[in-house]
Amino acid sequence: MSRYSAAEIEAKWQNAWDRAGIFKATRTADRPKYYVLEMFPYPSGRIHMGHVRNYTMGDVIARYKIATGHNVLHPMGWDAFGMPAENAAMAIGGHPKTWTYDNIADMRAQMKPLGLSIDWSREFATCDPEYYGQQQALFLDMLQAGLVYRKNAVVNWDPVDMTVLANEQVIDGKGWRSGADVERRELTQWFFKISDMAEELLEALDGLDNWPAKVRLMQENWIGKSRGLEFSFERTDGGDPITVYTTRPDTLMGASFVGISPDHPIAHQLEAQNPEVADFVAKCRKGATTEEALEKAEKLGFDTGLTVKHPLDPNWELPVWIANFILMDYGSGAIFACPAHDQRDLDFCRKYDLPVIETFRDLGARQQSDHELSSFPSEEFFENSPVFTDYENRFGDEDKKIQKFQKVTVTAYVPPKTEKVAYLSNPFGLGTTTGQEAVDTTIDLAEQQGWGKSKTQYRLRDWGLSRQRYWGCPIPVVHCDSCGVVPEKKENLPIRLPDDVTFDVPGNPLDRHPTWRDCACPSCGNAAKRETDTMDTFVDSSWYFARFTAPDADTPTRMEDAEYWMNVDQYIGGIEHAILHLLYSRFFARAMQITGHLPKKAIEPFDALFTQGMVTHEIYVTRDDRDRPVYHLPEDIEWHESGARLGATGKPVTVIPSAKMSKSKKNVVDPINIISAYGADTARWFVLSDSPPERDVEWTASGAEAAFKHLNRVWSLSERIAEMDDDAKGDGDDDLLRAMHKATFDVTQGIESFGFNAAIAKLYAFANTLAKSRAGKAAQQQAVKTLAQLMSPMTPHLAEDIWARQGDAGLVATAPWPVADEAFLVEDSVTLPIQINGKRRAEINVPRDMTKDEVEKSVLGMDAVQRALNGSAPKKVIVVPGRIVNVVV
RNA sequence: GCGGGCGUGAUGGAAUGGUAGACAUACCAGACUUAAAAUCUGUUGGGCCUUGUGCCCGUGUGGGUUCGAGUCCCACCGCCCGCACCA
Repeated sequence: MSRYSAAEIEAKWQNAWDRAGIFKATRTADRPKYYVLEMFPYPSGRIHMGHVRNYTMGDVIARYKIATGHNVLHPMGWDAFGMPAENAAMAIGGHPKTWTYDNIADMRAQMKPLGLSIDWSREFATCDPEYYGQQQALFLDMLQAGLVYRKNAVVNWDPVDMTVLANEQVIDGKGWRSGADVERRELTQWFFKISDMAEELLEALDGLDNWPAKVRLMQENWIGKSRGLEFSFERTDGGDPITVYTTRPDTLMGASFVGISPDHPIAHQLEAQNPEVADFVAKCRKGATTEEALEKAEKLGFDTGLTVKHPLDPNWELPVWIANFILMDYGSGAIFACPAHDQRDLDFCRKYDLPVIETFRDLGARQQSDHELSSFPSEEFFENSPVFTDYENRFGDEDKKIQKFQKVTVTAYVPPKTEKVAYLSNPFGLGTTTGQEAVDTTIDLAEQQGWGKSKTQYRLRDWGLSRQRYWGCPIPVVHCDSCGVVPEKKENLPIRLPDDVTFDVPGNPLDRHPTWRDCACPSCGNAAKRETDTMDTFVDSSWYFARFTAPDADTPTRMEDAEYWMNVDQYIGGIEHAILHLLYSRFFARAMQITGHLPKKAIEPFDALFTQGMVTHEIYVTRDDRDRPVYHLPEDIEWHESGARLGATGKPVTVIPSAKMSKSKKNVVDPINIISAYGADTARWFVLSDSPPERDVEWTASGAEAAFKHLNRVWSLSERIAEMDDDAKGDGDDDLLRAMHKATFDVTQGIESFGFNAAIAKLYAFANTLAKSRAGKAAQQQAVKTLAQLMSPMTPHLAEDIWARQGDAGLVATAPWPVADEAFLVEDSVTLPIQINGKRRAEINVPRDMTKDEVEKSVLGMDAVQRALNGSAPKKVIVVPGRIVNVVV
């Protein structure tokens, strides 16, 4: 009997698949198509366990779909532009292009031994001129369709990477890659008009039934739709009115001051006239970015001395403050503050001693000390203003007096909008109602009275795509002194990146390239300058899925292929891309439909999305002389009775609970090492087996070892069966076949529902049953072949080998998926648990088709039941056929 | 702060409202062996006694719905994730 040699059989079967060309995606009319895609990797140069898990899951689906008769498209490519390549060029010399393509070659070589069912003939990298040239064509079409534009914008500038960052690439005021404090700069930038599609991108989320609800919700929040009121405050000095936006117009009677952003036009005007304002504004700009972490909660304000009139009471004047917490690019960059019902406003008013005016109260307690107002705008106002008379009527003079005491509240009263509250004096006729109804009523009234209008606002802003970097897709436009910004001609595409660049100085090498930058204007032919910005790498990944349908097309896509292969039936990737990549791709699919590059049905490009968990590992740490942590690789650890020790020195090691595998913590296991020690099938089996796919899986040496042992057992089992006498008879053929059909049913369901860990548990159970079976050869052989087939999506090499060893000439990879025979799933007799008052007390074996009445009769006749009944009749007997019997006494 | 998710043996985790703990790890015991490794077999939620096809308790805590709740509802506690001066 030979031994299981993973290295040998894995190479053998990978060659066989290659020769047979079974993973090449082909269009035929006789089979349905299935497009399965895993998020393509960045070519860092090394694959890690996360890749193994991600691609194995996709592979299980792909192989299963092949076996169930689909034309499967399962491609692979490389998200190859981006800064690490430039960083490497700066750090160790060389060229980003060389670095990238070398890494791709390395990673491909590490990925191939996994035996993935990928159509490698469709492989491309986003830095291939054939790819980014088509991206430039797409850009030009989008420009023509009005989906791209240029504007002056305050941008996030990363001083280390010397580039602009998108808002979402700024995390806690720091660049997502460099970690450097981000500064503000004003530059002319290219933008995609994604905000135009905010409503549609939001509404269409509803149709994405096969996306995780979590991802849909994250996108919904990111788009951030809100309905509110827009209106203007007249200035008492006759200057330009100040337009504000509010989602709580029902709190207008609680207005305390009007606030404007430091970037508001009025702030700019004042800045020019008044050095104090200029100082303040400068301080805010700094505070908003560099000091953010330190001064996060600190509210800063500056009283401009300007005043405005309350729209409902001309006698009521409100001061205008510049406040650092007001954002220029949301709403109109100006607000009215209602400190009684907004925590930020309250913090501000407490700091600058501004009035706090309550507009509604909790229904339960009319006088909650925590949100009583501290003061009124003025005694005179209070006495004269008609709008407060209602207040007096309702609560009487006594309450009014309480308000006059300068009680200082700490917490603003901000109930959910769905909660009913009692409105105090107000001109809107609001009584006891919910915040939402009050808002709606107020907006309607404002529109009727003509001083405001309903406005829907989105948090989603346009996507700035300009990057001042070399290693990205050049933006195909030219700046001409006489013609302005001129799109490059399509026949000149691709605009290739020049190869002769250096990285010895920070900044964009394209900017200082001697010849690349100078060119002829595509319109007038005169000397002009090429755009030196390149595109955000998120652009590259926003349409690669479409390109895979026709990677050789000389247009971005080929309609007939897109029509056939789109949409992606199953997309698999990390939750970290829940917002950006997926939202951008949804935008691009729409843009590509508008520009004629995708069919209408592809407007939502990913029919189903699955977000898989990470691979984690324990962390091993010791301390150096100065008590700094020193991390150690798992392979350097030895386990003793006293705990973990460093293999080399015997020094005790502290074990920290599992976290995502990361180089800095050294809690990494290199897939290559696992493959050479155990084989790809073991690695694949393990990453699928221990945890549900959407959750993190902890890599453990014992778990990997166990996976390997099990595959060995299955192998030996197959050998033993193959060597049985051909006409060997045995016992329990039917039982084995029944177990086989049950396993077929369960495993199929497991794969269909992404329950890979559960499917594997069933495969363990079936293998154990088979190992103990004394059935005859025919039945055992059928069982082991089915076992191999059911395992084939997870451990394809081992499955092929067993298949061949049992005498089948074809490939298991293309064999039709086994179908569970219903007749074997239902047993002739069933064992029903019997409950007395809901607690299991006995069981009974009855024929499957026994009627309820008969079951009841047999159950009531049982000793255990009689004992429980103790002579009296049961109150109730519940019989769930095939399930359970419950006797209530 | 807002939004979402999750709490089950020593551990990872199973369980369309119907026998809680499948499957695996770890541990323990046994077989094989001079011995160990490997392999194989078996035990393992807690408690009680009268050792039985026995009883009691048990899915974060407390309540509720139901013949029956890990699962549904309410409140609380704990942990994790996402977003956040968005007016």
